[in-house]
Amino acid sequence: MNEIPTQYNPKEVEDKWYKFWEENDLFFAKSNSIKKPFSIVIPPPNITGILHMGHALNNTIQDILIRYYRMKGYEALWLPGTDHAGIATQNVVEKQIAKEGLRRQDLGREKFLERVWEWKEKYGSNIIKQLKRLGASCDWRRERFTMDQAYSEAVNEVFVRLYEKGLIYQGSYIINWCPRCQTALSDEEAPHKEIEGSLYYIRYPFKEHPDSFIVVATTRPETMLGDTAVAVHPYDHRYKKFIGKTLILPLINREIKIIADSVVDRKFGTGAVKVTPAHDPVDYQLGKKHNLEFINIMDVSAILNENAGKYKGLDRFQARKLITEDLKTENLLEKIESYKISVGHCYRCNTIIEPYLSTQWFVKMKPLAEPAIKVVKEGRIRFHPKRWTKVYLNWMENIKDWCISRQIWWGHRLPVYYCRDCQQRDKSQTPDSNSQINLKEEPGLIVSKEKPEKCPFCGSTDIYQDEDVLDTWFSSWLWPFATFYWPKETEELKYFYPTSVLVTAPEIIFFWVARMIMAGLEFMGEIPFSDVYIHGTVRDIEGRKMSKSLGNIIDPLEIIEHVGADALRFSLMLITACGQDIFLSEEKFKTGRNFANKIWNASRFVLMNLNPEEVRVDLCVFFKKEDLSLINRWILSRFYSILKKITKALDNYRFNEAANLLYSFFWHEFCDWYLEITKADIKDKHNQVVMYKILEKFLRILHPFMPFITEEIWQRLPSPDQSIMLQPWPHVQEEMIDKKLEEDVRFLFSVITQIRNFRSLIEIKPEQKVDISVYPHTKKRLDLIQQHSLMIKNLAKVNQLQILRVDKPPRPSLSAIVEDIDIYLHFTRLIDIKKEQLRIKEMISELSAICKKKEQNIKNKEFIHKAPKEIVTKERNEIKRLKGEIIRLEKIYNELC
RNA sequence: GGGCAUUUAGCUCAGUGGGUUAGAGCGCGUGCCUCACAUGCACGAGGUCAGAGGUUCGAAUCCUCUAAUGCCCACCA
Repeated sequence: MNEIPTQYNPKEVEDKWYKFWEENDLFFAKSNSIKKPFSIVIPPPNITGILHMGHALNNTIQDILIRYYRMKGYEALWLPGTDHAGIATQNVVEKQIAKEGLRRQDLGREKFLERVWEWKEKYGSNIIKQLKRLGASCDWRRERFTMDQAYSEAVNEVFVRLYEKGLIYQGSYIINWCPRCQTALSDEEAPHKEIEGSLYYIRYPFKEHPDSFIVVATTRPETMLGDTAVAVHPYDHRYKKFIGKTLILPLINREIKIIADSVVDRKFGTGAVKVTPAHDPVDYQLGKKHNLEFINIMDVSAILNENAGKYKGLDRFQARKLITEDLKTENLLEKIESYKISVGHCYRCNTIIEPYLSTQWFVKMKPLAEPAIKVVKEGRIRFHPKRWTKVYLNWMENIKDWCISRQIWWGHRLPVYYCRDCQQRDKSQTPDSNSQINLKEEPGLIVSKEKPEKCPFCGSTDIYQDEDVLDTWFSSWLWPFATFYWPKETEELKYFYPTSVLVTAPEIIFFWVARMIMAGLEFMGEIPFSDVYIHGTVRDIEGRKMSKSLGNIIDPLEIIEHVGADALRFSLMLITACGQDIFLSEEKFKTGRNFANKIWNASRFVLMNLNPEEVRVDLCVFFKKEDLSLINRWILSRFYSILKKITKALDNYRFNEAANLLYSFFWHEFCDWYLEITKADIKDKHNQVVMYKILEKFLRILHPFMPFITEEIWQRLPSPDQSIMLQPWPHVQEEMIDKKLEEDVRFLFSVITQIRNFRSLIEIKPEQKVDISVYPHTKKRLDLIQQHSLMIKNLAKVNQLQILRVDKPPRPSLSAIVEDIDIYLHFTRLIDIKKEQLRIKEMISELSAICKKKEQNIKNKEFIHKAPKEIVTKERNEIKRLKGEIIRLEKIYNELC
């Protein structure tokens, strides 16, 4: 065994075992098993993704659950896959072809999509490779992609079903428009962020009295070009008399009316609001209600169009500037106030969203939400931690319709077709209205899974498909069942659906979790999973999200490179308190690395001191048959106590608790106490068996957390039984748990600690013999010491102490000395107390003097020299430390008196 | 504006139905390369558990209020 290196080297180990597991097909889950199923579907990472800490955390948790349940005897399936990530992927490929000086329009749709597929083939599985390095035990045979043929069929099926049920409709509304990506976005894809803006107060003159005016306030002055009214509150006494009057829209000189509506807040701005129905969602509602004209002033890039008069061709922000100036020169700008506004940003490119009127497809959400609310309220789906339930319910109860069409190319094309002949006919019947926007549904519209041969309305064969694609999430929300080939009723669908638990991040509760619940209930008639574990967000040490632009990314692959996947996984689990955000720094991975090394060396020690023939026994039989020493019974009891706790912790998704238990048990109980004590009598058969059995069982319960190192050591055991992955999770042996014994031993340890304390209090020369005192308060405990005097003696020996005799607590006489014991309790210490007192006193006064001096120094530095905070704090800590030292010495002094 | 969370050692955080002396890791100090491990061992210093009030024999823990910080949601132009 000496050839085993003293330092654990994950690099030599991890790839080897991952290959071994894959080659032996150990991740595969059968769909015709007699075992109980346990299934998790992976939150499919984007094909453009690279593994970041969030993935590492998310997938470590899933892997722990899967490995744990696999060992517990379930048919555990972890179904992997990737998401086509519409906008993200398109953006990446657009950037790539931009290097060749091309835009996607230059290539055309078909050629461009070819390029995307090429890109996907080449880079799309990077993230999968990275997951493997993490140790993810996914069933790779079942890997899915959201644009697989079968998956796309499911998407079409769903679209058609919802359309036929009247839950999908087409309509013109104000949607979030990203002028850079040139597509519509759902509300969830356009998060609001606060930015520094201004509130512009603009004068709108009356038609009748051009010298007087109404002042309106706006944050987007350029939208005034599309104004078709000014609204005031019906009971606002300032404006009541003007309702119905006509104003002249400055710069454009169009006549607009003053209307009254109670949505207007009298207290905000001037109490009068300009109404731009085509460029603001609230104004849109007003426009509909009051029958106003909808004037669109921008094109798809947010460049002003011909409706903007002389501002045509300007970008929206240039226009804002110029309009402000023009208003100033005409003396129509009353004032500009700086003002914080909350505006939507594209979640992919961070461009400011333009509320834009266009025809899009929507899903009616209310009918889908109702059953999804019910199952959570009834507790059929549980969130962990619980608090997310409220967040979920709150969102669901206020749900809005979902805009699902996107004006990009990469994605599932809408299964919507149009008949050109029908459209021609329609056009000739209704001449173009004045309005720029066609608010009516398209004529000759056909929704069908396959392209129809001919138009069902007129029989024409001149049919073309809608250009738009579906929102990426419109495919993701089917993930828990479309991955099992729904709508086909496959064996795996029946066996693995509903899945067991979903592990995900809080930011996609709305995007994904909520929608999966709705889809599951609507299409399967059954919840998609019973438990949702929401873990925290990984942040940097200052609490910021990790992002490329901030440059604060800690790359998990780099960490794996340095300390290994096991260390990464374990460190993450140690600091992940249930659902709390994680504040990460590279330092934290040291803990995992050191722990791995500790396991490595402890195992080395055990294996070096083993007689392989002797340890091949059944632990339970051995336990019953043999008369085991206290310390052996103690470690067995401790192991099973800990096992009980860990099992409970894992069942309740308390990963940090489980990790903590594993860590402190192994390090501070098994290594620090058990092995140290056992060392003295390592040749003993009982010790060898127990030591080996504990290690062997510990490896199993550690395996879900640290799969590689546990497999490596497992394979070095005297008789490795295949892979550790195939070992059952140990049963709790209640008969070996003895709480009273645990308490007794804890007391014995405290005695030993006292011996050590004593030694550090007073310096003892190596050869010097001393009597020391321990204070067992009860007869029982004295007995305990006496019974285990040998063990204490051995431990004392490790601490270079020799113990002579022990006695009962102090009594007037020594008449009660118990014979037959070899520890003697005595109150004399072999030192000159007076001398010692003097020495300590001197030290105390010396330290006090230093303290005073330092305190004065700090004051000077702080107030006179204005030293930086860090230096002052450092000095303060130093003083604190010194004061602590003084207190310590004083204690010793008092003890000597 | 609504909701949620956080506040415990110098730092980062645990603390499981209220119950002996409030824990860990890192950092700090002292002594050790003791034949598993210096990625280690032993020992030590360091806490009015944010503040106030309440319930209780007993509160870091339960209740109320206050303060600070962070996150999410919301159409206030």
